Amino acid sequence: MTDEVGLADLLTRRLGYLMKHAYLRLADLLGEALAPYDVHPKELGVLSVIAADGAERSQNELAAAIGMDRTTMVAVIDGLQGKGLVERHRSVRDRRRNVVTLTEAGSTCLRDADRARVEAEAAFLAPLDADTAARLTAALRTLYDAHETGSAAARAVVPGQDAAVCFGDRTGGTTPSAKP
Amino acid sequence: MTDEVGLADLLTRRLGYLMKHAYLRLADLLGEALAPYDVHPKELGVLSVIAADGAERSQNELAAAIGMDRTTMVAVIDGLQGKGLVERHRSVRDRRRNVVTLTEAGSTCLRDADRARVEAEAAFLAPLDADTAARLTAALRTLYDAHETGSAAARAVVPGQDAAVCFGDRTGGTTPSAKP
DNA sequence: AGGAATCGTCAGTGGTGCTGATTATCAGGT
DNA sequence: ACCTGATAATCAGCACCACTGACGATTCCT
Repeated sequence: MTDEVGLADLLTRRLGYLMKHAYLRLADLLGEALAPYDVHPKELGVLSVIAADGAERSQNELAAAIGMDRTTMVAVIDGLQGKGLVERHRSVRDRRRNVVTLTEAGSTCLRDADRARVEAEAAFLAPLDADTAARLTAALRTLYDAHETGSAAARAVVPGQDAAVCFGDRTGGTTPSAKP
Repeated sequence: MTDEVGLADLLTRRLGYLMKHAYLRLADLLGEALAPYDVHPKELGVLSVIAADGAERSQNELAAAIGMDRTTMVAVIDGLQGKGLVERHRSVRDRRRNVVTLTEAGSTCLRDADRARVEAEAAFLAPLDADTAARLTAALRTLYDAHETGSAAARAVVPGQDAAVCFGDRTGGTTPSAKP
């Protein structure tokens, strides 16, 4: 029975294990923090992107910007629309496009929920002192930049714009790596 | 079009986004590195745990140790057994239990694949200097310890032993957080 | 001996994301 | 003007993963 210690050690020594678990914990915290506002972390991300730019964006561009699949974006916007947080309008310049805009309720929800998100992230990082937390995020961003720029081109749909991967909810990603 | 920059900024400022993406990248690297050995990261984790302790472990204990579901463990061991990497034996002391042991091929595979895993982790951390990388893993471990001990009790199945969550593969986790 | 508990197994479910086909719309060449 | 090709949104279907709940087989406790 002395192996338990070595076993736990073996686990926490694995970077993948640590990262997965840390991510899962954060995702759980985010989900709980956002639950009172009736939005999934994924939806909050979409709301943020919609609100972030003044120009009206099509669903496709939205999806590409977040790194979400277009077909998934349809469902997400369906949900947001059902909650009255966003509205779909047909673009007058290009009637193929659906321009998605925030409603007032959407703006309010985004503001409140995003504050909850920041608080949840702070709670997640609470065990770390400020300097360590800052270094952690900086290191993560370095890794993100270094690894993403290399492969972003493969999944970038909108040229001239870095694609990215889905927001921080705890959903699984399939991400086929090397399928012919 | 000046919004693109602000958009990417908005993304990389989100901790959840950074963590998810970093984790996904690492998981992809692991999957690719392990592909030549025909093992999933998840399977490598199971192999490691089996090999880690001298005592023979039942599937249930294996699952509890890794934080994997018992029913999932069945499928994983099925796969490993199909590849000839592990063997199931009925315990003579308790014939309910299946004792899982590594075959010679399993030992070889584990040794080689685990080396590949270490290399993949190193490649993932390559953009960081040694000190930063060490701080990152230390911070992750701190977060892991702080957050896990609080909620581990809820999912610990085997008493006296810290449960943990699945290994570093890029599969999704459902992890019901607060279901009555 | 008999009831409670444990182990392994399997079928079913929910949730996620992706592929492929469909419809509507725009842009370009002739 | 017309046909061709490309793009936007949508929908149905598939694949994957993990979990829930049930079931026989076996063991432990009283």
